[in-house]
Amino acid sequence: MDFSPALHRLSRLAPMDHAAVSALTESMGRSQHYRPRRDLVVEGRDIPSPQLILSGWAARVRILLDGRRQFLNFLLPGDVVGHYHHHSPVAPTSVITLTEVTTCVPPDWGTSPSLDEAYAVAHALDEAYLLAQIARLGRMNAMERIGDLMLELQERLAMSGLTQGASYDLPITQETLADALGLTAVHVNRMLQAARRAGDLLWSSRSMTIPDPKALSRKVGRAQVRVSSG
Amino acid sequence: MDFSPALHRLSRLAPMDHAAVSALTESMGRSQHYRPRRDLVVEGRDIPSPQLILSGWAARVRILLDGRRQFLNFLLPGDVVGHYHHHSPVAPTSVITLTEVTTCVPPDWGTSPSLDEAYAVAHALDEAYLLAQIARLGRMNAMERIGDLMLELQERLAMSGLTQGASYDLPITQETLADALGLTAVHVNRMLQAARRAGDLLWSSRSMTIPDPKALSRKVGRAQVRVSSG
DNA sequence: CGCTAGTTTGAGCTAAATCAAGTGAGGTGG
DNA sequence: CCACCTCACTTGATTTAGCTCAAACTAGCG
Repeated sequence: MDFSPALHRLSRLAPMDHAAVSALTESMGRSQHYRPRRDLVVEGRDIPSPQLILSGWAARVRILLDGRRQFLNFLLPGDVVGHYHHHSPVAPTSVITLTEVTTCVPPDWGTSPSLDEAYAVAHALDEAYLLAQIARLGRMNAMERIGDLMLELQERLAMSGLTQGASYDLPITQETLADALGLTAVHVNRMLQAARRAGDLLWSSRSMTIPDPKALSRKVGRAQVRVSSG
Repeated sequence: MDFSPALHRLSRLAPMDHAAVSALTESMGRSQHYRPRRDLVVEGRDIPSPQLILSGWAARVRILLDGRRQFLNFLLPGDVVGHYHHHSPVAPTSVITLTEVTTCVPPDWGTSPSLDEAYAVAHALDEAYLLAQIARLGRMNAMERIGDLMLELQERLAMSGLTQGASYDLPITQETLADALGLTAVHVNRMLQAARRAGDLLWSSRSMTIPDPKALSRKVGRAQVRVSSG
């Protein structure tokens, strides 16, 4: 199994020194595997320990009393779950796997300055993606939401080297996408067809292609998420 | 001017030791004042320094290219803006004042263990409110969004001692509320009238009253945000 | 070969948006 | 103290984006 995407991403967030790389590879030795649709973290329960996603997709989720489901954000390789640096011992939301997922327990804070830096930047990015999600759900229409999210995923996966040119692997169902975008699966389906007809998004057999990201960004009125560190 | 609400809230997040209280009162001596509709932080600009809200309301906001506006969260007395503990020197969103606002630069991290604790818990709560906002916008209808947000504000203001029984001061316009809830002002107006008719929410002359919070919580399918520390 | 999970299509329906025209209250200046 | 202006709120009529329900269709898989 190749765990380089996670390493790739952390190195991009902050250049990894030797201590960081060796601590990380050591951690990755003790990896955990999960099947799809398993709970990684359960809301309200004690958080076991932070987990670094090595491969596969997971998501934070909130379920309303009547069963309505909202995915709060996606967790991709290189993302850290449950890094509540210090306090607040209780998980504020559940995390479930969307695909087969491999994780490991990442090295503690303080292991290496560059790793700490990467953790901090990762956390700042996490928050930026939450803010983007709020703007998406609050003020964008269905078409814009889809385009905007696909662009965000493209950017994020690019950071872990998980894109192939203008394409990336999108291993989720339209139903899942709908629950992330605050829409119904039926409507997502129709909008995806429209996006394909417009030449904005090509999605088939798990592969998402964005022929012209700049044009799409412009079309959905998208602002960039900066990756600045330091 | 009475700045006790902020102090009240921080003390509730973590019991303040003597060092913390004196550092805070000292900071509050050098307070800044802002008029309504002023920028506290501008997106993309360098962050000057963190600010502790002492009085008044502010909000993080994102504006789309065509002018659509989404408030990401409200900032109330006792909230800290721009505490990007370590890195990421660029503001990810703008912050604007909604009312007259007084702020001060809070004591640095490390000034007192109990203050650090309070900052950490405040930050965790911040994130919890962002998640709540996502679920609200993604999966609740207009009536539920309004009820849920009004309950959240009640809870938050209670932490700073800014509630009077079942009521609190709500110094914003319906337009502002609409931009926080991803709705139009016209629709918010109609839903507020319906809520009043149903006896769920009474809002007049800036005073919001929730006659039966438990019933309303049940009605909107609301989950509690925990304030656990430690 | 037949399940099952996912996608697609069609036909209404409805919550919320849009557009447009009031009303009302506070604040200012003449 | 009144006239006027502005900003917020209210109301009505109409439109529409997205939902709901229900029934195919498709593809992988044991």
